[in-house]
Amino acid sequence: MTTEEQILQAATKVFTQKGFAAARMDEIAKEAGINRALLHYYFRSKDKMFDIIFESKFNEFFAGVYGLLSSEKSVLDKIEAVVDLELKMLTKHPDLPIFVLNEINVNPERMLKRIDRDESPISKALAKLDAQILEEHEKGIIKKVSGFSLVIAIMSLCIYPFVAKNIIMGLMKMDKEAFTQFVLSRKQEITQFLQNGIKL
Amino acid sequence: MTTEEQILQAATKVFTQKGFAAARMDEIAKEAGINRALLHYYFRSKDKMFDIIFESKFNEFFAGVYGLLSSEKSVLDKIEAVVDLELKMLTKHPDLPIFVLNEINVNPERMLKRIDRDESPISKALAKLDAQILEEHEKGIIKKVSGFSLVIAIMSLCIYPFVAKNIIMGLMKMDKEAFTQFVLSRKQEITQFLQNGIKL
DNA sequence: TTATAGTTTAACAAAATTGTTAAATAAATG
DNA sequence: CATTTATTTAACAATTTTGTTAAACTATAA
Repeated sequence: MTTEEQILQAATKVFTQKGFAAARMDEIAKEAGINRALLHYYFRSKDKMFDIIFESKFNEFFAGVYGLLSSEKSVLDKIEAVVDLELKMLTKHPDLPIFVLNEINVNPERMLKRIDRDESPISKALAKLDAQILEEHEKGIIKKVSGFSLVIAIMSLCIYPFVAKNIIMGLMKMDKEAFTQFVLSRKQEITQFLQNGIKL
Repeated sequence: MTTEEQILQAATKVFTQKGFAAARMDEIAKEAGINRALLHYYFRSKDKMFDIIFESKFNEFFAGVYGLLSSEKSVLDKIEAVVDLELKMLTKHPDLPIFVLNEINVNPERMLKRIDRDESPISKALAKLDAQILEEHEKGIIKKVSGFSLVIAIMSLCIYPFVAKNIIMGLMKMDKEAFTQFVLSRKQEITQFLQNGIKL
């Protein structure tokens, strides 16, 4: 692994754990096994480093949604596929959602620039989903629900436990292992729950 | 309103919007219409001010859960009552969940001290809920589900949209009004969704 | 080997931020 | 009115953090 990659990896760890404001260049350097001077040698400033990392994490966070809306599956199958994809992603990167969501919350203007500039492919994809839902509704398969509302429901059920991870672990006296197990044990439950919710 | 209250109100606004690390004493002072010296005159340090506010917001955040678990309603009615309560609370304090959850995420040890010391009344309440679910299940009313899993589902569906508020608003080009309307329009949907999910 | 790029060290500059202090002033209270 | 309490001002100390720099050193590649 190149030094640049080591630094980015360390910075990702520290930024996603602490957030931009609480992250320290010193800690990133230590985590990367180098010194502060070299951090600035590769990336001029904390801001620039953060921008790179946030951009990447933001995309990672949204990858699931794009996947959901663009595939060729039936609505019911899409639900299953997305829950599966999201939970896999989340167990790998449990700190991702709270990091992305909080940075956006603290500084929406700065963090959401990218949404305007690419004309929101998501809203187009959502329109498509709505059309598909209508289609399947007329075939008598599912209820007539809002695609957006459905997507929010899926995301809520998958993501929220990770956002509240530490509270849950604290309350239920779980360790990391137990938490992952808990989340995965709900996979089928969530999927069926969502599917039954829109089945006719 | 006393000066102390003014300061706390201003501090609450700034802390919940920016989080501890990004919050500035200066901004709090300006928001309260006073100067920094007076901030320290009332509350010795940023840390102490934050502790007071976090404690209060933490309790506010959990009030809903306690309400849910302790009432005398049937499980199905509890679902409706809690969704109602949560959504009311959240439209009033939309920044509350991401603030509390993020601070806990950034610093779990410090923020979760309070959980150990009061012997977690929630876990007792959850045990009670499980008993109630079993009871109603044997009467043929509802499925045999985990009370904890149910509570997580309720919280997920209510809270997540607020955690992702700015993304949603950005993507769907909503303003605050539209967002509130959107969230409230889902109230019945969520309630029925949850109820149907456990009905026999 | 020589030049180049990568890296460390250590000191330091610059900026931002928190916290303190003393003196002056305003407001409230007995 | 006199005294206490609240508040402002303004300066400043202390600390933390970011960013810079020069010099030395190491490794690598031409």
